[in-house]
Amino acid sequence: MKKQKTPTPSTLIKSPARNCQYWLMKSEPEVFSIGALQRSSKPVEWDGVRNYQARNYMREMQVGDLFLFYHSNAEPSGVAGVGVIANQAHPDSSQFKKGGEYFEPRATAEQPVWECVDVAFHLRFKKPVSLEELRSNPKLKTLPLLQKGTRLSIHPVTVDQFREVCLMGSRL
DNA sequence: GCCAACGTTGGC
DNA sequence: GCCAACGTTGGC
Repeated sequence: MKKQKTPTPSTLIKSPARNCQYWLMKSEPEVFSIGALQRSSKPVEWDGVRNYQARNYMREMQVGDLFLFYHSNAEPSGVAGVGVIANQAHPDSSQFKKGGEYFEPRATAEQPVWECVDVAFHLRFKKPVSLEELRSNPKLKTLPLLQKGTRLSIHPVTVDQFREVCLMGSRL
């Protein structure tokens, strides 16, 4: 069997695979982490997002888009790796689970309220790029994550910002 | 655990 | 439509 070549941040930087968009998505690692994504044998629903702006960004995502996987409320908080969008936005199944944490009483099968994409593992940084490191990099001054008061759990990043974070993550 | 900042809810 | 009260996020 031919050995699958593992992507690394540097191969990513050198060959931006296709004309794709770049994103940042936050998750608390205790809820869902890059490690959990890495261990999953199939794409995972990025469920539980209950913010309209974040939902709208997920609607814009295309299969193959890459995202920085950010661990929030972590030690330390930071970008832990890269994931890839595996399926376009579809109704978030957690909104229909009565009694569940993410139940949405307004939602019906015909008119769901919340949507989400499915994601897959792409690569894990050798060492997570901490929030402190991100802040100290002048090239990332305009990264939405770092702006005062920004709590948005999903937002676009530019290709330059994406590459810069990958570069930081590929250094030991 | 604290609290700043933001989003949502609901009375009016 | 205004806005106070409340809930949530997420760094520290």
